[in-house]
Amino acid sequence: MSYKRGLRSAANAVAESEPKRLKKTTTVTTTDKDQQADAKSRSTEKSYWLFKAEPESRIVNGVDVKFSFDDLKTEHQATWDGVRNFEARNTMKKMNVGDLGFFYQSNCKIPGIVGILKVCKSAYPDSFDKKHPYYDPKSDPENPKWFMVDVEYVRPLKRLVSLQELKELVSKPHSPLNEMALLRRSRLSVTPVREKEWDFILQLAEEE
DNA sequence: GCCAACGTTGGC
DNA sequence: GCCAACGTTGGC
Repeated sequence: MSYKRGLRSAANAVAESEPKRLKKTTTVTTTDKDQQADAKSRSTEKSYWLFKAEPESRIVNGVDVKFSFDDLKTEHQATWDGVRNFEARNTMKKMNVGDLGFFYQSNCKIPGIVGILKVCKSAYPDSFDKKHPYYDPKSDPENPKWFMVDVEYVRPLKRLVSLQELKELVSKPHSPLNEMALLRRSRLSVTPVREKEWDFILQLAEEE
């Protein structure tokens, strides 16, 4: 079982969410409005995002939160759960199905961007499972505080673009990365990526 | 494993 | 609603 700051496997997600789904049809009316509002706040244009996960084992509340890009490749799909920061949550609510994201690996030997994923399900309430490593007793199923999205594997970058490299580029005048959220808001696990940042980093990774 | 940066909590 | 104390992130 692979929980992650950020996630657990899609297989687990399906198993756990089936009974919950039944409940949802009978109870949740208040969030319908919220969901409409969220959908409205999402852009109709394709957007880009950055998702952080930790590729090395780390135990949180008795659960290993390791999740690497290879894990995503193996599982093909995953729920990006466990985000417990309002700004990151709000970022996730803006995501549309089909949006692309960078997969960034943190807390490891060479932190950096390793691959590309795709949003395949827009924001829906995060797990209320008490055994979830980031279980929040203050989030009420009637009025969920935390949300997650589903993502699927797309492909690796041709090479890793390290945090160190990104930082060096940022320090150059007029760099397209000057305002990149990853660097300016470094503690957020999910951040938006501007189109010019996306293009620049892709080109960097793919050239020669 | 240290610790800077910064988000969150809670007392007042 | 301020802000000190506390907790977390994540690079190093």
